[in-house]
Amino acid sequence: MISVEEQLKSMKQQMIAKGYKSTVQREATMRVLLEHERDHMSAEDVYMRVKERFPEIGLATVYRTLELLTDLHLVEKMNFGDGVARFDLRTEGHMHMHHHMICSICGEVEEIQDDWLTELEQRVQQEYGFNVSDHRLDFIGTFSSCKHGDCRRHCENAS
Amino acid sequence: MISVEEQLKSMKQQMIAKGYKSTVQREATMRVLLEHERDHMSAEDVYMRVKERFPEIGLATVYRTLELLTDLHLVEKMNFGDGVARFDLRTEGHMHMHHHMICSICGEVEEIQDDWLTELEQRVQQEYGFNVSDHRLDFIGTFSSCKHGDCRRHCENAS
DNA sequence: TTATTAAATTATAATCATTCTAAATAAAGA
DNA sequence: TCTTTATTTAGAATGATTATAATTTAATAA
Repeated sequence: MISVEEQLKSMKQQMIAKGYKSTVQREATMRVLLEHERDHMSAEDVYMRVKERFPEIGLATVYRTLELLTDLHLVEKMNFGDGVARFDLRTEGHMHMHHHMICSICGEVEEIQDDWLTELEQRVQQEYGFNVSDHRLDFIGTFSSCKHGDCRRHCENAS
Repeated sequence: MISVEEQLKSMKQQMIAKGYKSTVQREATMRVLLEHERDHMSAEDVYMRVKERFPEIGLATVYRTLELLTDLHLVEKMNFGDGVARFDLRTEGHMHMHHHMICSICGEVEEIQDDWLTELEQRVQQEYGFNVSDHRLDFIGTFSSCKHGDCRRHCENAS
């Protein structure tokens, strides 16, 4: 398990290697992403968290940083159907995007870190001549726990 | 192969069965969707097509109709990462959403109509206690044809 | 260390997709 | 046909995201 500090260092190095500058605002934003790795935050969410420690930062800077990190393939910009983009850290050592389970009852998004699609990607190559570089797989449904009343998330649907 | 008229009739019936009214605006919108089944149009795209035949229609009506059709599970609202929602007809007889191949070169979106995920959905159920009702699977990559210069779509990247 | 230069940030305005509002219209059933 | 209620229209409002211009800062070299 790699530490937040090490990951941060690695992200900064990648940023610098591509000719971008390392700034305190970018570092603060990356730190928030690393410390809320599984939260699928919107830009506004990230902004509010960063502001706690760096109150002078502007919303546009957070947007620009998230866009940059997306370009560098360090985070993935996702859209789960509510009106906002959500940002999801790409795990070190996983070349492909992880999968998601989205609960229709509580809205919670959970991750599946394994890559289940290797075979299907070969099939896409063979049957359609399509060369896969990445993928997105979301399952929509319900967690057993939610269906039985003990929702794993604090929300109006939890019993 | 079921005809556009038959599909339209079926869609109208489902609409009426759920207590919604059948209007000329809704029919015109559904007709456009049926006649551009594989185009992944945005609301604005649909609006412009509908306007050709029904110039008085308002943009908000098209939005509302698309939302209604989404609620009825007759179309799927998708987001491919550009700023707009795209609407994709659900094929009659397919309970689950089809898969997509998205080309990084030309941006074209092609469909895979088979359902490749039955086994994985069982696995999600067993390993995570998550009961899948629907899914979304996108492959990002390149068509061999695009990579070799004869892009299948008229765009600036086509040779 | 300081000077230089290009990139980044700030604050704010602008944009653009989408949704809401109030008045007018039309569909479905009695 | 009449009545009721949903739907549509046109335009305003909203809200997420992006662009702008002036200012500041990071990286590099003298």
